[in-house]
Amino acid sequence: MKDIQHDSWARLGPLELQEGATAQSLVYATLRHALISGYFRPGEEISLRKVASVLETSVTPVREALRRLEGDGGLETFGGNRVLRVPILTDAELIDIRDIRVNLEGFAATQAIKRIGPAQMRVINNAFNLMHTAAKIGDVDMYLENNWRFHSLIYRAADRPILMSQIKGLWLRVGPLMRIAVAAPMHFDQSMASHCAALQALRNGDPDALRQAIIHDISEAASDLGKALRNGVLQK
Amino acid sequence: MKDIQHDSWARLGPLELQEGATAQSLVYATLRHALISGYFRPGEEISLRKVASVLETSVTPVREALRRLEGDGGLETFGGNRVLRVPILTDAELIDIRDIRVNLEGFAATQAIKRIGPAQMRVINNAFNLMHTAAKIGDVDMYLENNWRFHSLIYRAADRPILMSQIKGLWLRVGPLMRIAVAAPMHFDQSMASHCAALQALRNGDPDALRQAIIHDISEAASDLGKALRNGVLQK
DNA sequence: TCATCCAAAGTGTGATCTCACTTAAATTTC
DNA sequence: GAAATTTAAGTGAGATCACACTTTGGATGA
Repeated sequence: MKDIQHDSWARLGPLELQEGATAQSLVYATLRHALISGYFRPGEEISLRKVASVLETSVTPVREALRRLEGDGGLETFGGNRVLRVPILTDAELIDIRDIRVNLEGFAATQAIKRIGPAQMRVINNAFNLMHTAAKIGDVDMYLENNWRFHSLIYRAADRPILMSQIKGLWLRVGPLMRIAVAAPMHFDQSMASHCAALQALRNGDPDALRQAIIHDISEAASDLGKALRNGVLQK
Repeated sequence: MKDIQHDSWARLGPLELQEGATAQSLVYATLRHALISGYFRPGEEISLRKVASVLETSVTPVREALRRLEGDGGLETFGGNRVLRVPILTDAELIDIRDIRVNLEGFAATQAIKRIGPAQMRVINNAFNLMHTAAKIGDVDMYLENNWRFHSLIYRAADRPILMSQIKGLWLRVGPLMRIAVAAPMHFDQSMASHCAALQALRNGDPDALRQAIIHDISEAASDLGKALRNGVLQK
């Protein structure tokens, strides 16, 4: 039986062709954003023709985009039919990702803090404030969006494109799970405490404090997620 | 004018179809191995139809494999014609990759050392010995192959698939440059000194010493590479 | 001799079609 | 009514074709 309640495709529309961009790259960007933002749930199957139909393009660019996402770990093939689906991560993989994030995002944070000027500080502050109000009113979508903005704005300041792409790849993997982690009791408070500490460290220009705050945030989220998954949230 | 001296495709042959493996995945694996092993030189152009012709398959699976490699950073599109070529890394990118490697491979090493048993120790020792004799007789191919074996065998022991894939992705980027780094004066001696220290640390079960040895190896190689590139090795 | 133009070859891109295979539903059979 | 079988629909994989575009080589001109 199909899940009528939750239509993952509702927020996706026809592809807007742009000068100089291939259809494949647009499909990739669209689906990648959808995955990071948690539009799709772990285990959900993604079919070539379905995507091609929703995005109003042929199957060729879709296949290339899906293949690329598979390579990134954002999708996985499943069963003898090689159907693509959003990965269902094991405990070991969650720990794996958490530790890589601790290393890379911690490093990115220390590199970034030297280069953050008042202009960047303003947009980071803005993301923080939006995240704060989102937590207050309980708007999960708004919270997740600005959570990613807050983190990525910091890392972007490190001006290391390859490091940035690696970090993005990790968020692609955890994106579909973020919605679950956020639902944990007290998650908003814990997470915002970490973000607050990070902001303070940024103001003080203290690289190690920033790194610790980021690491704490990642670890807390992973912990909440692990608990939720062990409680069988995904089975429902 | 074509470069007659160096035929990158000589070591590549028709695809050997395997049960359960798609043509696309075989093309990907083949080209990825070729890149890591340094068959192609930085800046070399890779054409869809050329690959399809050499591997004796159609253009469809080749395109998907190349697209995946592009996503991995192993290839890049260049010019208005979107021609694919082996990336020419900038100084900043080299530093970026070096620092990510220091973080990830250092971490992988510390995680691995707890789990390395006598069986793994034997194959690692074997790789070390082969690398040693390769350095003695100056066989670059043999050296590079066993250098990768030595490192990857250690990291594999950490039993973290995602971390492993990230590290592989970094080696994919530096693969085409390894041949240049190895050509630096005294590189073999310096590198083998690091590997020797790593082996000793493995025997002693000393995680921090292992980590330091790995980091030293990576840093030395990056340094040699930087010098060589600044001397304009690639212009020739 | 040099610059300009033009045609031919080569490039990736995207759409379409066939195929082998799997999954799910409907039908038949007992 | 339940189980086994058959049928239909859906899946990804791969080949091929047409297209727009860039690059290149040669011919033509001054």
